[in-house]
Amino acid sequence: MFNKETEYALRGLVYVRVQQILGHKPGIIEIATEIDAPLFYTGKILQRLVKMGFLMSSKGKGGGFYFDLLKPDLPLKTIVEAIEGGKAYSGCGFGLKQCNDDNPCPLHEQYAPIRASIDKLVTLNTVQSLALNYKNGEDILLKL
Amino acid sequence: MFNKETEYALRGLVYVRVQQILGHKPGIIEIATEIDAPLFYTGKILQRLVKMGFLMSSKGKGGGFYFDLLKPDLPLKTIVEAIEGGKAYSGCGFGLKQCNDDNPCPLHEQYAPIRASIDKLVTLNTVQSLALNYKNGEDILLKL
DNA sequence: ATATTAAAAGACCTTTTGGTCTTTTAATAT
DNA sequence: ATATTAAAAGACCAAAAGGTCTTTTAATAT
Repeated sequence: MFNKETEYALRGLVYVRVQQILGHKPGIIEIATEIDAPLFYTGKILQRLVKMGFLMSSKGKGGGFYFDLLKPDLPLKTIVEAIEGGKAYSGCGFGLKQCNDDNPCPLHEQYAPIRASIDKLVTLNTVQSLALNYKNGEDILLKL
Repeated sequence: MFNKETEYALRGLVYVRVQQILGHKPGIIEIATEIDAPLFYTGKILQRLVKMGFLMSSKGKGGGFYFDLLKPDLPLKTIVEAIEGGKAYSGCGFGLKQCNDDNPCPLHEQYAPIRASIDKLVTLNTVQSLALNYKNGEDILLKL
């Protein structure tokens, strides 16, 4: 569904948010270990997320990653588009630019509703909502 | 949804099948032009499909690509799996190996039905069924 | 037989994705 | 002040995806 970078970003963000709920500010080493992602790569990805304004960080002792609680919830779609580009999972199944409702490719009629479901999924779910589910013990994040 | 190679393969296969219905055996140049794909790359992909037994070809004058009509219809899933590998669109949205119904990641409940729809889509649709839709004027293939 | 046609084979290249590692900067605690 | 801690910056590398091009092989038509 998503590429590796997006996967690590989503897992990392949700992990940070869960920890924030628990009153903890995790660092790169903890995050990468807990979400089972490559250490340096995860660091680079989190850095990018900070630079893009999705996440906050502080240096030095007691430092780590956290969210600005004043900001609105972060839909997955925002992150995915920031990482994979705006056209992610919005294209035609056959790769045709001209494909649309009036001019459907052979898969269009069946694929369009699926694409719409995906769009809904990433639009409605936010890092915060997923973190709450996780915190409530409903879901796993990793490291079972 | 699919990667480029798969897209070109699907478009090419459907195009060949449509032409076969029309009593024509197209060559690489025609196919690549009509499906709007890179010439040499398309050639290489068709070659692979022939080697994998999904498609037939003949060399020399009057040569080109065609299907063995005795073989059963070719589900898209077969092609996608041959090109992208068996685990295409079967994984967890979060990239977790341990994710399943009993042990769901935060996205699992919502993503699982979407994944199932995709599986149904590629299982039920075949190169032949799509070619028929196209031939009936219901769909576009490309080159509008 | 040979010239022509068209696919097969395979070398090669570029871009993107995924990943590693070292150095620098900034914060905090002593 | 300075030692320590931890993120930021950025150089570097490997694999995969995507794509180009030339040469070889096989079929057909003359």
